[in-house]
Amino acid sequence: MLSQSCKYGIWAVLYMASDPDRDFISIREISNELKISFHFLTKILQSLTRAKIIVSMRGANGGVSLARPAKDINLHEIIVAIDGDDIFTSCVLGLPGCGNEKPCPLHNKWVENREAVTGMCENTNLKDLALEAESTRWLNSDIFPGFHTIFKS
Amino acid sequence: MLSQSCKYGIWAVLYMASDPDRDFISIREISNELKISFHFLTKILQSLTRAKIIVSMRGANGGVSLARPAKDINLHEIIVAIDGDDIFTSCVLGLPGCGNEKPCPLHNKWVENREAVTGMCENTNLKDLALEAESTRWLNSDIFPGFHTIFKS
DNA sequence: TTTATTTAAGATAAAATACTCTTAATTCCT
DNA sequence: AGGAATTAAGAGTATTTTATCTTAAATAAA
Repeated sequence: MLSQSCKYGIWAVLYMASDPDRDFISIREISNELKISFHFLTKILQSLTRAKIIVSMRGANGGVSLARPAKDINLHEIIVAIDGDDIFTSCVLGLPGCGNEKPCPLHNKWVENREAVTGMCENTNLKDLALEAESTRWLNSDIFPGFHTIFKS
Repeated sequence: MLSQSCKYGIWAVLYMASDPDRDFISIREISNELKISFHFLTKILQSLTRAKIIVSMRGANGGVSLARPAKDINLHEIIVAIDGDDIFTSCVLGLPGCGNEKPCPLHNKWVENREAVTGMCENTNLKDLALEAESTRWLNSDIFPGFHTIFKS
């Protein structure tokens, strides 16, 4: 469904959103905490920078930071920035020419599901995700040992 | 979403389902009509044979045929036979350990969509798809020029 | 202004996926 | 029995995705 790059990208912005008071966070810190290859993550975050979802600053004390309040960043734009909008637009069966005008045998049924997923992604903002992560203590776990330290409560 | 192999596999069984009166259809014919590499398709169909969704017969006049009436074959089992059930079971965000007991920040929302998709796949049988293809004249098109010839009406 | 820190960008490598080719095994037809 | 047709299986190639490594550019602090 989502590429590995996209998943990592979402992990990273979720990490950034988890403490709104911090400004620039180094990619090194994120890659360490989430156990993602530093250089690989750097490339992924460059896509998000170009899409103006995050901003970056080089040099000492540099890093990355959300370009807007987490509440104003939704899942849909993050996914599109990294993976493109194929999953939200293309034919499930990969049939050439399929669309509303010329629906493939599964098109109409699929569009319902696709629109539900699209809607969910558009209506889910980063702030919600971060709060959810906090309330379920998701990050307070043994999977990302250092992650919980960034929570305030 | 679905691998290319899986899409080709679905195309092929849809082709087979489109004329219930034929018995064995050669993979060569299917690959020609649907413009899929013969050897590649052969491998894909072997997965479906192992999964007992189709049966095959070697030798002259051999080929492949649905193992059951199209009405008794659903989309879900075809997908699982080729791609496995990951898309129906795994965490969208790829977070290790995510599940009902320990939901990731997106789990609950995602499960709704996932179950809708799963339900749709389980409730969609090959006969329905073939009828839909016929009624929308999907295959009566310029994309698969030879395909329409297999329809009776 | 020099040095350390940090992202940007490009080259390379490894792994997974998609596709091709060759040979073997099976079945039918003559 | 022999030959043609056809799927099975495995090896090989190509492309894409994932991951790593190296160098360049920018920024801040000493």
